[in-house]
Amino acid sequence: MAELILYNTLTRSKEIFEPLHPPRVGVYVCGPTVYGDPHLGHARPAITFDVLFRYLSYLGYQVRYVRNITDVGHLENDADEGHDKIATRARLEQIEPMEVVQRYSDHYHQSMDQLNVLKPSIEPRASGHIPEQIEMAEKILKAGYAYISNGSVYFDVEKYDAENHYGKLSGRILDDLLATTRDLDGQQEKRNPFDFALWKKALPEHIMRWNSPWSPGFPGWHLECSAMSTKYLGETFDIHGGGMDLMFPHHECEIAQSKIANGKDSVRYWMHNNMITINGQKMGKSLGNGILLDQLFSGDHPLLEKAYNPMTIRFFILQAHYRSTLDFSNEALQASEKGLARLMKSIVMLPGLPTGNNTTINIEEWKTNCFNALNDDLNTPILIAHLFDMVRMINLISDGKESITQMDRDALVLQFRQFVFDILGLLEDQSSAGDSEILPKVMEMILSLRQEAKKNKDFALSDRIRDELGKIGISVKDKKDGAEWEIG
RNA sequence: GGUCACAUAGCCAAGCGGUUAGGCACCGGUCUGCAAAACCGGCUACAGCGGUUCGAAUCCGCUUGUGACCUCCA
Repeated sequence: MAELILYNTLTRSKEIFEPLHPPRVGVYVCGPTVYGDPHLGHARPAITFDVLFRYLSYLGYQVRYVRNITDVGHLENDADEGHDKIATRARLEQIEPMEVVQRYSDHYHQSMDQLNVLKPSIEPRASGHIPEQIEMAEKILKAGYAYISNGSVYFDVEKYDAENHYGKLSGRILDDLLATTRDLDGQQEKRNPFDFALWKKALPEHIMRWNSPWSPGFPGWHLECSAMSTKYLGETFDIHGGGMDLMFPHHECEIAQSKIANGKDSVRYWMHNNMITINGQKMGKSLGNGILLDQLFSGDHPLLEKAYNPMTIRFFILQAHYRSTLDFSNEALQASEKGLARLMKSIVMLPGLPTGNNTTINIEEWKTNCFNALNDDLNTPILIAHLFDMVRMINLISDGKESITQMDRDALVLQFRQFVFDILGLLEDQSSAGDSEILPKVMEMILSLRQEAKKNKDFALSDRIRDELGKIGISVKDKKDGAEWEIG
């Protein structure tokens, strides 16, 4: 099998993936800040890296997948009078900050379950790793790349940039950053506006606070990921993922901190998923055009024509490459919904396919095509295109226009299911799974009555049976001999 | 303003120098009492202008348009 190739943001090129310590692979992905309900944007990285996690595991790697929960309220802006999101929300709802954290973490988990996103191996919280973060800040201070100012600790970007390239991930030059930095309000504490906090002294009204050698306060914006990835994956690890919007400054800061604290580069492959857009514009909390996952699932949103099944959302996301923007629309979602239904139907049909003495379709080539797509930087849309090629073949076999041996069919069943369920992480449509044993028998009886009516040319009756069944959600499709039915 | 992306048929979306991407929609046909499903066929596009090449959606340049990042964001 061909090797797995991943696009590394750091080198801006596709590289063959080689783990540092095979068969083990370490993956760190930036998770959500839990101060609000999960929205469509959260689904993209979760699903993208879920597929990576699944595929690496499928390939036989022992993957340790770490996805954090940010539960320390980061300030809204760089100025001292910025607002802590979690504390703000807590004040609004008149509850403890940790209640906010708990509520939205639970909600996030629930939505991820619905999308069939596997749980990460470790899901560390920033608030649970304050000592590690303090320790890391101390290391950086000791190394001389940070300074204390009014109880806060800042990273000295200028000094770092003298020997390293601050901005190498996002392709930025420090001088340019200086030129484009905006208002310097409340930044008197810093030597340079682009310096970032490792530790922030808490203002009196700031509820979330911890003791530190410098002041009662809280860790800086970016430190948690460096501290937790180092703790669980080591000083150097394989893959770090996240949304493209985190590239700068978040990941840039991580690179700098880890380099100084650990004395070496921490991440080997940086992967970034692109954004979901709505009418061509980024879907973002601050833009107020976000759609919550719950709203998608219930259809309760002015922009939604109907409710969409979580698997439709998952399939929709997988039909675009993770590095491309994906434009949301009802039309696109409904196209995915129908396509997914066709794919699922064919999976149900596959095991019962009539078999013959020879196989007239090229299964090996198909399989190779599928793996090539996955190996080419997780090109799920291409994989799905190949899956649909096989759907056509399955239908042709069903129609007797192609044939397959029993051995090939049984192998195909396994392979097809692996692609769809194990790797892409789709779930069988729950609604079509019959939960009653009586229903099929009843249906058999009704349909035989209808068959009789048809035989007697009593089409008024046969149509009435079909129409009435249709009204209660059962569709009937006539075949050459008899008829089949399905719910939905 | 700086940096960087992207512009593909009605819609979504692959494509990484030379063969039909794929899904949805639409239009014919087969099948059927009718329908649905399924199958076969049709629609076959690459923002514009130049350049490189035997050959470009694919490489280079310019133009136009859109977006992202430069502040928290997935």
